[in-house]
Amino acid sequence: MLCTGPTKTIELKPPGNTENESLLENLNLMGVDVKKARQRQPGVFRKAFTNEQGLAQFLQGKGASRRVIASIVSRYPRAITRSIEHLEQRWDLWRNIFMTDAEIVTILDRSPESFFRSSDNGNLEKNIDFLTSMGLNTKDLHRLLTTAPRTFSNSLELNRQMVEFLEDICAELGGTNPEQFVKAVITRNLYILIRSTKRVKTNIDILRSSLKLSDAELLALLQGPVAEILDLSNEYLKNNFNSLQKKMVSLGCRRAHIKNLIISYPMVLYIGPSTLSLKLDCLLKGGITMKQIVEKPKVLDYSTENITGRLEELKRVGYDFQKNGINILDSSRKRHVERRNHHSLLVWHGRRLT
DNA sequence: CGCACCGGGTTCTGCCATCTGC
DNA sequence: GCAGATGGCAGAACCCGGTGCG
Repeated sequence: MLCTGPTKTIELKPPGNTENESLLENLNLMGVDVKKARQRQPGVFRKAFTNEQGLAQFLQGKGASRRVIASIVSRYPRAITRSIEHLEQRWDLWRNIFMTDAEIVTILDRSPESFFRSSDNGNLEKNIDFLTSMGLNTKDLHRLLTTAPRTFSNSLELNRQMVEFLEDICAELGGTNPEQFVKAVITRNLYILIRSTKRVKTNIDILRSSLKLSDAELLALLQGPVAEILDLSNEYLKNNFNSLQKKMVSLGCRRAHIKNLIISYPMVLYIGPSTLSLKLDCLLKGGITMKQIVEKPKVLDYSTENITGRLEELKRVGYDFQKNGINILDSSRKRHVERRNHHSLLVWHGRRLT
């Protein structure tokens, strides 16, 4: 069976208060940043028995480099208290979702805590079952574990609370398919399950009140792109909303336009006040109107640097935004260059003919 | 072909606070 | 009182291209 209880307990014996000499030696040999590790989890260093060599061998067998192993132990020392059986079991559970060991090693290098923080493999297995039962398929789970690995170390109870909270929201807003709603929100925002219900709830309230949305409107929006901003910190969302509103009012926009912008392009609230201000100014200076931006907010997706460069190039070839619109700014580099070249060609022919 | 619409990829971890069980 | 387990927080965008329509 894959699932037995927590890790086999490892003997706790602090002989005086001295640290385990061979442990220190092993860690140094492994290239671990002992100072950092000790600062992080001092308890680990007072244990009589640890499994650093077993862990190292195990990870090496999975293709992890010496450097990666050292980095993992430096950042999450408790990893060395896990037994081989525990590690194998947990690895196998992750392998239900990942195709290769290499993928897992990448995640461990990125976030060792996600893999090692919990010793409860049973809980991990239950989480996988739970998420599957919600209608998330293998591909969804793969994206989820890759993007927000901590989700799988949450207690089943915590994940269940968030799911129930979202189902309740759906029902409150008059939705008829809570399961589908939750699935939509989670696949739209993979970080939801590692946020507190308090944070998500507050953000929903902020959006509802600041945009004066009806239940039906809110219900529809939450399943769309708005889901992407639900995990922002509450203060950040509020600040960004306020500064966006202030900026747009100062540019002569009406409230309705601000609402439209946010509804059609919620990610605008993800952009910090200074970046956003810079970006808008840059567009306006380039001869684009606020009205055009509100109608085609996706231009804001691109970096100020990128936009600046495009504006310069387009100015050089005499592109007229009032006549031709701003679609040309809202496209991938490849498409943009194609279209710009095409446009120059047309202009050139036009001149020759007149 | 030009365009609108849409969704996906990237990386979002590392620290502190609190509880729980021994 | 200790260490382990778990919850929660702050931080802060940009880019690409498939598909399908007219």
